[in-house]
Amino acid sequence: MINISKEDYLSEIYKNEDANGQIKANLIAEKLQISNAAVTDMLKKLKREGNIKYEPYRGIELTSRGREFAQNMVRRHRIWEVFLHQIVGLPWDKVHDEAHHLEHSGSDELINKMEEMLNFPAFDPHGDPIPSKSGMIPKQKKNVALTMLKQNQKGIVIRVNDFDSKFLSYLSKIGVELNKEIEVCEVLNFDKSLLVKINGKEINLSNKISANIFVEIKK
Amino acid sequence: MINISKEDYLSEIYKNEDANGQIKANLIAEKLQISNAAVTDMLKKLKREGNIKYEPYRGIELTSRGREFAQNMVRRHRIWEVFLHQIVGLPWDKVHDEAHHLEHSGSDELINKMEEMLNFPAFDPHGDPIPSKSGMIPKQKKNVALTMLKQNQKGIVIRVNDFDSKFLSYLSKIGVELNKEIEVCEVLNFDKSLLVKINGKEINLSNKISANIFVEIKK
DNA sequence: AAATAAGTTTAAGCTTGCTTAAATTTAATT
DNA sequence: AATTAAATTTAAGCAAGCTTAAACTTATTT
Repeated sequence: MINISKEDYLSEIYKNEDANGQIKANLIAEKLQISNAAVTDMLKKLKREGNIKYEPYRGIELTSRGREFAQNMVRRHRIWEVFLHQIVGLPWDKVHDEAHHLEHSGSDELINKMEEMLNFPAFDPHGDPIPSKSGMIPKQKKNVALTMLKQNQKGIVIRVNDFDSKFLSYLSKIGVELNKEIEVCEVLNFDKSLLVKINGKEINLSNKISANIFVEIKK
Repeated sequence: MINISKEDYLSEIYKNEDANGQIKANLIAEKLQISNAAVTDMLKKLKREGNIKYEPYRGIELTSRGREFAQNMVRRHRIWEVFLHQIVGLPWDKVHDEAHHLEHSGSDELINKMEEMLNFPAFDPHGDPIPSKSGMIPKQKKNVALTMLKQNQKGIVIRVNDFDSKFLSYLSKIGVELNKEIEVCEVLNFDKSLLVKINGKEINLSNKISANIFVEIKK
């Protein structure tokens, strides 16, 4: 039996593993807002149950079993997000937090039914890909953080990070949405902030804001 | 903070209190499938937090605070049921079990939004009334268990008990739904079963089945 | 009124998932 | 290579929510 805690651990590992499929215990603790000691404890249990490969002081890595499980959690979360956004009409900046709770409830059959109803969406409202029932992951357009753009370059918003609802509601407010065009008018080296044009209006974005917006560079 | 366990205790108390607003500890244990000792433990906590009135060996009773909380849980559950049935298209016999998990998730704002979307339904798919946001409870038509009917009496299905999905799927199979007419053709005193006519077909219903179907007597 | 039965509570203990503090290992620096 | 810093693990302990078994209260029966 896997419970809410383990579901959270596994999907957090999945979402934060690096290019080599590795992740630091520290990072898990930080993301889940718990102590490192609690993480060590749980890693042992996850190993015992065959969800991760793990040796003390060495790396952490999902097994295929653990990956499959985690991927399904991410799938559940993202389908809930699309559902809440499109069917229930919840705004962009509210869906993540609701889905975070809902992802632990509802049978897989319900999730499948919702997915069908939504016509098998490939991406969630923040641009993250939705794994299919069989484990396939939709390919995303090539994209970079907005901070990568030089002066006068334009980009199309492909994805935004969704872990902070305040951040998302700010984006809503200034008119940033998926597929919207953003033009970098000026890069302020002083604080790495950007002066950008969105919907014809000029606006200043802090470095931290820009670092969480991902765009396809427009030629 | 109230968690899943306490939410379950309080709504179970609410759903099973008698005419005087009292309930036996025993019954809670049975409904939640846990030991009596666990119930005693939790009753102390619920009392400490002002959700019930309770003296050892004496009665258990919801305070207005506890009642308000429990009623909201029931509201959440029933709105989820209508939503899953009408919007997602889940069959009658599946909605209860899904809603039982979902009732613990989703903000009250989400529930309110779903309620609005459903046009403020008064009853859930099994005929149970849905408390309004402000705590009003829709009045039900006068109804009695099907077992109360005499030979040749007819009734309209107003409500069915929803605690067993096997029971519900059986009802589906034989064509029992809300607002359907049932005629009692014969009462078999031998085993208290009924020979009834539904959709023009005659069928035998055990006493236990009939006791969980509630009808408005048709004159 | 005493005996029995039914219902409830107490006691002791278990597991899970967390905590803080101390100890240990690995990585980075001088 | 030794020292220091960073990351991780171990140890001890806590709270929640459960268990079984024994003890106790209350209600019912004879």
